[in-house]
Amino acid sequence: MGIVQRGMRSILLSRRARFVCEARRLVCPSPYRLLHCGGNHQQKDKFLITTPIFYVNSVPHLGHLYSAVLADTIHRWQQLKGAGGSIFSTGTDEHGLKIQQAAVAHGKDPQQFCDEVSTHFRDLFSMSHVGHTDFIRTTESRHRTAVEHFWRKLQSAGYIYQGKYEGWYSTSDEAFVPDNKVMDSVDKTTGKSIKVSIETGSQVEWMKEENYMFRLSEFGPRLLKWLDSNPRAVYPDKYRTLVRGWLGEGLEDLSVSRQRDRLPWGIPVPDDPTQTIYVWLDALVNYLTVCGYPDNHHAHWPADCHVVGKDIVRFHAVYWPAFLMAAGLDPPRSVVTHSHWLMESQKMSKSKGNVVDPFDRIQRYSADGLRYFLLKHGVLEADGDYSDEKVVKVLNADLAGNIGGLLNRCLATSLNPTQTFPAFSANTFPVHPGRQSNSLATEEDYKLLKTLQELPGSVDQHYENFHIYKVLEETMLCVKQANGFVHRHKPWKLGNTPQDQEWASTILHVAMETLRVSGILLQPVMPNLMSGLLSRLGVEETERSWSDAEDVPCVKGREAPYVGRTLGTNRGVLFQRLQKKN
RNA sequence: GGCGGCGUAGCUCAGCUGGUCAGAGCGGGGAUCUCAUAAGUCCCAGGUCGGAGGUUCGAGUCCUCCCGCCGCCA
Repeated sequence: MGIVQRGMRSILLSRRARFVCEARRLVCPSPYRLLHCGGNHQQKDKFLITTPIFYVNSVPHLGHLYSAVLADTIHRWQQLKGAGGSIFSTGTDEHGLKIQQAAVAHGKDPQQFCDEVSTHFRDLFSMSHVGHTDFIRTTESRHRTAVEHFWRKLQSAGYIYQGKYEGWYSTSDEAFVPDNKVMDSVDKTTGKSIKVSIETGSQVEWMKEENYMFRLSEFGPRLLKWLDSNPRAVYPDKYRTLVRGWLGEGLEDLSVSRQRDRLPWGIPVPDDPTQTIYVWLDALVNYLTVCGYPDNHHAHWPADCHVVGKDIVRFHAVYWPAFLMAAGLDPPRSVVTHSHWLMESQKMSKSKGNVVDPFDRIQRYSADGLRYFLLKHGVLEADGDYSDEKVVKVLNADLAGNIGGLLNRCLATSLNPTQTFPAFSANTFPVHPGRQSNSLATEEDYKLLKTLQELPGSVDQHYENFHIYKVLEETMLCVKQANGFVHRHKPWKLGNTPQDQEWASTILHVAMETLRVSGILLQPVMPNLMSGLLSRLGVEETERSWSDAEDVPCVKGREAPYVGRTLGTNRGVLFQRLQKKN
């Protein structure tokens, strides 16, 4: 099942937009048009989404988790819609001087050190229900093979040349620093005058060496074309504008290697053991490695979506597409950039002691709870503001109260003595409002059904736009309307006449349909919680796809196949109300 | 200093292409209910739409200047 099959709902396809690729007459999603349709390779037909690979010099933090959760949510959404064979990759970037130094400081071999810290990332993602299909580490041999091949590709195409660099270099940042970003300072230990990077404060020293350069300066026009021909190339617009500004200022060639005697922990330049490949080039190629580069990547490449934090957008939206173009490959279809998380309006920092520990918060609020908060309060464009008070409030209102309350209401034996999925009566609630003697439904009730019917379409659009907070707001509002519907008709007050029983059953049916549809649509955000909810409703595993959410039988005058089915046996609250802490 | 983005209720946002000078969710206050997780339902308060000018019959929405925040470049 892939993108291009006729009749299939294609990946990332909005309802209204279809675009036919002229070269091959393929149906492609409108936001992600193929830039280069020619060639004799297999065409891409499988979805690829990635997070960055995370540096293992430190334990994972909330920002890492947010990247992973965002990517996971979009990946799950795609899977709900039928994207088979997709790749969602994440992993760890394990090369570089800082890694080597951190290992030495811990009295460990670098490889051993990386093994341990990488496990922390794995653990966090596992605990957070991040369903990556691949966890790559840059120390893997498949990655080295990919990087070496990629390097040779760039070299043989003439985009790498040997150059001499003379200027300031920061060892701790592993970066060359331009003159204008250097300032005078004093070494506090020795009192001697030194120079430091204005940006990071690290000491820099004058350095002259030979290394390899990449002809980045030649790619400005092509990068601009990529950016301007695809509104999603860099998304949202705030970052696209930022990148266009960089391109407008001109690009300088990029140093892509370091002398090996200074940076031994990395991949050697092929055929030149005196140089090590620059860690960012090394790291970025991971996105190809996970696809099977250099020989088996065609089904997944180009990437549909790289999810990245705003601090690394330059690497992903300037260097990476340029590298790819130089290697004769398509750039990514979309680089989705998100902002950071503050702690009560302040930047998180170890020195302030206000860093949020995601492991701790998962313990407190559950993984799905933390995911819900991050996705409800996070917006791509703006820094999120974390606060435990906010977490507790939103989880109590939405999960414990709204959706959890409706679920328990519907499943309680007092309203649902048979503990089965109740029937819908078209007598009491006709498909169309109008004169019908037995109809008990009001105009407000028809509005609810209409909202429920339209929910999958609008939510689909919101997912596509990464407006997860709108997904949540709109879905929770629909659930609230269902609570109001139940309250309005008070089935607990109805009598024992056949008509009353029919109507009571219908009321419960609609409420539970709202839960079923909402539960399906919210699986990407809260996989475990919604799985539990759907199981309690008696929804089979095979009935939880996007098309099942789109299909509300009672609206169409059909009986639902699950009517009469025994409900799940799990009892208790869906989401335990949280107490305010501290 | 130059360029770019932003500034709408306590919080998060909608209000895009000028037209009932303003909405939603959450939070807050009040009332009510007790089928259900002390859940639900109803009502209310909260806004100089950063400030000052301008264009227009009419501006949150367009223009100018200023203030503040963020980012990039120098």
